Amino acid sequence: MRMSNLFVQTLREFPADAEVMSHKLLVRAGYIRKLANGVYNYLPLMWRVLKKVENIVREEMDNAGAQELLMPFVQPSELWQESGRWDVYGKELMRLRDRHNREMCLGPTHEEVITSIAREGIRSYKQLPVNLYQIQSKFRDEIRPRFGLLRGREFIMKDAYSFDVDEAGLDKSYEVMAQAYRNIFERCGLETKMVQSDSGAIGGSVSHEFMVLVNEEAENNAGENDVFYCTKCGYSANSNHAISILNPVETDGKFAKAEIIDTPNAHTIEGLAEFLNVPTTVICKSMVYVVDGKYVVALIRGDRAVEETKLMNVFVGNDIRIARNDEIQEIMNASGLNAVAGFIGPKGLKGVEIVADETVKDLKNFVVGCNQIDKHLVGANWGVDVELPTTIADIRLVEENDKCVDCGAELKVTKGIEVGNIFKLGTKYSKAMNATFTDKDGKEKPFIMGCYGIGISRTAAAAVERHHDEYGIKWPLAIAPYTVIVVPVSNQDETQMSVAEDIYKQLKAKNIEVIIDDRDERAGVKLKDADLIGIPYRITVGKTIKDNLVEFKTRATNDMETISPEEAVARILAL
RNA sequence: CGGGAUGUAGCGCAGCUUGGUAGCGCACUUCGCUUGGGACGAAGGGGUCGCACGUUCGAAUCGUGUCAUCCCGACCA
Repeated sequence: MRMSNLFVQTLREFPADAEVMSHKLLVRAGYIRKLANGVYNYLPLMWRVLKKVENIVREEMDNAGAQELLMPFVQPSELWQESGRWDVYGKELMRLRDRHNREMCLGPTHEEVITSIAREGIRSYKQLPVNLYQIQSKFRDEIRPRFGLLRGREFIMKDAYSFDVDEAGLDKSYEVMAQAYRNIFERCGLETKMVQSDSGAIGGSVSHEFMVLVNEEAENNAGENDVFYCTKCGYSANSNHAISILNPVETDGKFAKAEIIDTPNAHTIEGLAEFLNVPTTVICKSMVYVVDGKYVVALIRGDRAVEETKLMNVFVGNDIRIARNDEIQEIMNASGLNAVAGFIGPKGLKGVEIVADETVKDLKNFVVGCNQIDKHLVGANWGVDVELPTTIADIRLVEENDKCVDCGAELKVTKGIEVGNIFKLGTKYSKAMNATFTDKDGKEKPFIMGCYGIGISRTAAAAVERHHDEYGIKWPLAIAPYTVIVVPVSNQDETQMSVAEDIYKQLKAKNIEVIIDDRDERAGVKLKDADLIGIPYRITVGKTIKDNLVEFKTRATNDMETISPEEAVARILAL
């Protein structure tokens, strides 16, 4: 490709509306252009990168025995009614109507469609197992798209779905996918961690996420997930799923007797602890949530935080949020009480579900809200002053320095970008949509399913997050838009031009993906652009050509060597 | 949806307080000059100042409304 023909516009400055480096660099280097909020044009350079990622994914998926197909981007609502998700998926599902007023949606994921395909096409256990995948644009009307390609509303995704006769088969399919994923990300030049994650409201399911860890770079805030990992054994998990062993703390409040005392303005745990001169660990905190429209009060030890996903899963819910003040008022009115956030307690509440975290059950002589403004109950004990809720669960957010449940070592936290996930679905969709096959024993059974996603466009953006410097992108070779760029320093110098052309033609003849920067620009412009765009190798033909020497630059390390044109060509061919 | 901010040329911004011919840098076009890290000179082209309504002789500037975008929280590949 000749740079003079390449459709690319690099910008002198970073775009004002970009926050993270991958977004800034991809726009500035002319890879992407925003069309609407969370919707991007993939310009020629970007499209080359995406195709590279796609092809790596394809090869590894095919090697793993999966078969590629392509499902429609627009889906009928009927399938979603069958699975039950039409009513629960929420506003992320982009719904629309056709001219006959039929309800449709833009595909955010394809479990329903693939299940309908399996239902029609798979009759016998002899056809199993099978794994089908596609690479396609998805649309999710995200609440808050941001970070460029890292969280778009439209994005490119590889989604695969496995069908097995039994759980053992699913376990096998799952492990095959896990290995394929390790291969894929490694080939893309991305170090990933496979972490345990929340599997939503489906009981007994297993899922893992592949995280690109980004905490090492202080400037970087692109990682949207907290990943807890053990410093000793291999345990690692998303914060929404992580569990831990607590360090011992004081849990006896040492209050001689149970009494309600004045605690003016002590509506925070810290304020209360300070006022009473007790550690936060002897306070029982009461948090009011709304789960799928129902009121839930969560009790947790004062020093710890509620992990909302865990709490939601106690109720097999789809949606959770902190209750608003007016909703708390409603609870109080219904219970004949009068309190505001900060003074809430479990006693006397009506019309709410109460869940206690495991951290509260061992509290003694503790402090707890008593549903009276500016008052708390101190010296409380379960079963004496307050009933211990019947629902006790782990709804606690793990914190750094908690102990690993597997080996007891310390847990650490880091930020991660989720680039892929694998998920044991079981029979959720096959049962709901009556997708069955005839097993060996002649009985009709629902498929045992798994699903496996990779964010193609997010993976490319994550690669930029991990591989860049102050001058621009440093693409891993496997997903770079081009392998090498040949830069004649001065177009006026005939020797430089002819040597550069010669190198270019030699490489091109060997099917190397090569660019020659034949633009009549000053050297500075060409060199800056080459760094910004991030081509892995650069061969610069300058004045030293009179001694038969060119400069060979490796973008990953910014190492520069002076070698002969022949050797430069040989090095590229040897890659 | 809640909290904060911003909309002026392709990109980055000034002008707005105190209403009066719409500006700067980059990019773009032409010519000259220059060619190892985003040169220089000259001459150009390009904007319904997000949109609507209002106030006014007159609105980028003041008011109301609306839309869009960005940041912080609930979504997920």
